[in-house]
Amino acid sequence: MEYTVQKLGLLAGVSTRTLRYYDEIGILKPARINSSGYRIYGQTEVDKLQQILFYKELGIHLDKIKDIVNSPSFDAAAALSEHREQLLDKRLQLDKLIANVEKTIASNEGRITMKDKEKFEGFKQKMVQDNENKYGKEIREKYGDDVVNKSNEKVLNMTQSEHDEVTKLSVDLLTTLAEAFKTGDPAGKLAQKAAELHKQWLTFYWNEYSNEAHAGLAQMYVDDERFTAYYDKDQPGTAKFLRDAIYIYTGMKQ
Amino acid sequence: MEYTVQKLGLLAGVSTRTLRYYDEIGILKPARINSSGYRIYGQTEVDKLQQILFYKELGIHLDKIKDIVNSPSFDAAAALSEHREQLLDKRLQLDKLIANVEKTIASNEGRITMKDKEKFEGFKQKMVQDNENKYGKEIREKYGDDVVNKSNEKVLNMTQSEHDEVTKLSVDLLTTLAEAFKTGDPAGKLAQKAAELHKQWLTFYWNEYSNEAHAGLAQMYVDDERFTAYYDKDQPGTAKFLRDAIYIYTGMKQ
DNA sequence: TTTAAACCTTTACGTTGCGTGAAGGTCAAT
DNA sequence: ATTGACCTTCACGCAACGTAAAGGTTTAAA
Repeated sequence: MEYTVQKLGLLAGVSTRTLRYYDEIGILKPARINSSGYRIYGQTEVDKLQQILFYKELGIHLDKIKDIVNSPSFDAAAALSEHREQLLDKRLQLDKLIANVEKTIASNEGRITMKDKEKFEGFKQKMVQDNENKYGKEIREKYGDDVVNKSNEKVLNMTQSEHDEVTKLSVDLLTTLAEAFKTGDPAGKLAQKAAELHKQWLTFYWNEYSNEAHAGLAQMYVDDERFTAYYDKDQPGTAKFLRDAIYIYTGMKQ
Repeated sequence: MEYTVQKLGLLAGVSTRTLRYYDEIGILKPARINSSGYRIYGQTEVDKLQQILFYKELGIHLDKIKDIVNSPSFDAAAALSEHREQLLDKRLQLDKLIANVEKTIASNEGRITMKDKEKFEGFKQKMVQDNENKYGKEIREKYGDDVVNKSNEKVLNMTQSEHDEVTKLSVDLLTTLAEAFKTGDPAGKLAQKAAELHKQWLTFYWNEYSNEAHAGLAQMYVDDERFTAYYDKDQPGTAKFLRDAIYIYTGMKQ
């Protein structure tokens, strides 16, 4: 089946302007241009547009989507199952928001009381997600287009010994961090050693390292409950402590 | 509890820039300005910000949110239970998308086949929602700020006799439409009578009527599966037929 | 056959919701 | 008294299109 801009637009629920824009920025080129200069799309483009819309739904920026779907190593099947995971995540977040609104209603009716902080639960998660998206873009801008793809490759191509090493590193990090936390001084020797170990651990996953990126990740550890829970498991406040240590280590504040 | 920009920003997960912008456009003014010119927010503002974020989550534009939350007749409790409804709707839509991605995976693995149209299920619903938002904005721009609120009031304040009348109207509409559909001519007398009845029915819900708005709604009947299912129940194609009749009746095409 | 409606094209300016400096004042702690 | 983390007001930048404007193409009806 072949489609003109409007046909494809109607099919997919996007405007003709959007399709022209996607052509313009090189994210979705038509299969061919007919003799009158009309854009003609085919089966490949239909499937690609679907992928694009999935990524968009997940809040990914178009330039990032472009890199992903146009990458020669793009694996549509893998992308789809990741979409599934992410959409399920998104639903969990939505459930939090629904819980929030229901709690707020109960609170307004005087049935329960609610702290200010609780009133924004479910919103924050979204912010972390946005940061992750933005983050990927920044790396891309600073270090070129292939870094993010390479990052994934790096994990996949890790040998057994590398895997062992990284595991040992993360154990070292956790014990050092636990000891450092007891000193209470994020600028102290132990804390700075922990930050250093964290950097080493990080370089297993990133090809390029930068202070900003490191500091950014540290902040994420505090913002994202999953990470906070992981680091705070034994001693609450550890995630924050690690962040402060990294701030000092990298010389960054924000 | 009192908050400065950064405190409130951290609490709610928004940037300080956002809070200043919300002040600038008049959507969320601080409770007071202290002697140094700092913005100070109180309890009222915390709750209002929560409301704003709920509306934002639902994809409502800021100028519309402004109208809503600043309206003297704004009912926070009612708004919250509407948020709940909408969030539940949103979750249903997400479920559709998840079903879509799972079907696509199955299709790629050759376990099922999938029509192009099916590949975009779950996305389209969102488009309708966006149209509704845009739509409300257009009405607001054209007829002033109170029309949308009044529209809700109108439904709530309907007397029993009015309710009976509107019920009768919708029955008339359906029978006339069914007959008109058999003629196959949306410009014909019967079809135009149906369009007229539809207009009368509409004026029970809208205080202000316009050809554009009417035509817009007609298009929605075709785009939104819930409406299509309703009108096509006995004779498939009726929703489209009604749209065409309304296009002719109103003299609109798009 | 012509003519109107419904397509398509490119070009180009407008919009929303902020991000991101710059330049400078305020406050708390050392 | 100085440093660093706050705060302020401009003011420009940006993404992802929306929305004409001006004009060529296709289709179907008169």
